[in-house]
Amino acid sequence: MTTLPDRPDAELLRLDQQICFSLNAASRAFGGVYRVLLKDLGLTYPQYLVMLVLWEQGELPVKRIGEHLRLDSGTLSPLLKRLEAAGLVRRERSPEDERSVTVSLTEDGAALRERAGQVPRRLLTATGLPVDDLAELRALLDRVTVALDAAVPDLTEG
Amino acid sequence: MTTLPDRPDAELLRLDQQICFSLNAASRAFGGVYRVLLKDLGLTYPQYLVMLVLWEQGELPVKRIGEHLRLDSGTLSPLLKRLEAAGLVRRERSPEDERSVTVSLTEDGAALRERAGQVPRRLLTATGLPVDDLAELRALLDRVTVALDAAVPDLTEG
DNA sequence: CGCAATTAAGTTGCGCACAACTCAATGGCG
DNA sequence: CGCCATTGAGTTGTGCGCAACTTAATTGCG
Repeated sequence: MTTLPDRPDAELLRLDQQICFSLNAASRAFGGVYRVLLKDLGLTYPQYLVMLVLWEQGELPVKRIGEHLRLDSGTLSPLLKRLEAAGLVRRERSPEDERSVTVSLTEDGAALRERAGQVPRRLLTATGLPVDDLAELRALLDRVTVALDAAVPDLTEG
Repeated sequence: MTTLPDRPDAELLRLDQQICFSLNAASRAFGGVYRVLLKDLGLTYPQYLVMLVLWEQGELPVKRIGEHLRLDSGTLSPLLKRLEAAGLVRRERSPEDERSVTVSLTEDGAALRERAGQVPRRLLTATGLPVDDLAELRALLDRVTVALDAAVPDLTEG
């Protein structure tokens, strides 16, 4: 067990602040850099994430996209509509299951992949961290995410 | 210099995905836990951050709150209005500088601090990480944030 | 002094995240 | 078979984040 050491509440409060402050700040700093990098692609950061999934997977029902990105239809439906309006994706009811909507890339959407090719390298450079540190950061974030997700049900009931 | 090693674009693209995916996921996972923990305080997570600043600093102009949290008036003005409507803060034009609005805690706002006392410990427990790892996570996040902020101007022009 | 530049707060508009809901299609069980 | 619970997508409403803008007060410089 990784129980919390005995520390005064004041210290915990300070640490808590630093963590939530830091995560918030980092998240928004990433957003700011992505906003600049994606500007001439005409994509927002969440739209870019959806495009990444589609570039890798080819075509997917909305449900699957949501599972990859932890987003529900309330977020994805309007976002996909905007991507469709921009001519980057198609949305079609699945013939096998009329409840499902399959999202696929248009020619323009697939072509955008080339223009987005520089984004990852520029982003990694902008972080200023060596690749090893980034890998460690990712590992810590993933561990926290798993633990937090597992904790929510307990907190909701208990 | 921490230059990027020579790696194929495909690998960079994958790493990039993992980092942005991970940060996004972690950020929203934190948000989910905070939402549960703050529910009976009647606060959202950003509102909680503002209250933390006020509990620590006593009273501040909107500008200073924004500097602590990296938020502008476009975000803070409506948020502070909601806190005022909830009876937690007061907003008053500063007599010395009529442009500035001083935000201070009401009695209810100050009293809420006690009820929020359990939040940090419960959150730290929910992360499932020992305090040392959290400190390291925070350090990595802060380094990334500084680097990303510094990179934005270059990206915007160059 | 007087006027232009700057500063603080607020407003507007857009997109995202999420809860709560509707609606239609599907699946399962008596 | 028929009915009801479940599932997938979409809609509505609220709040946050940010860019671009407005307004009013202040500063500073000729």
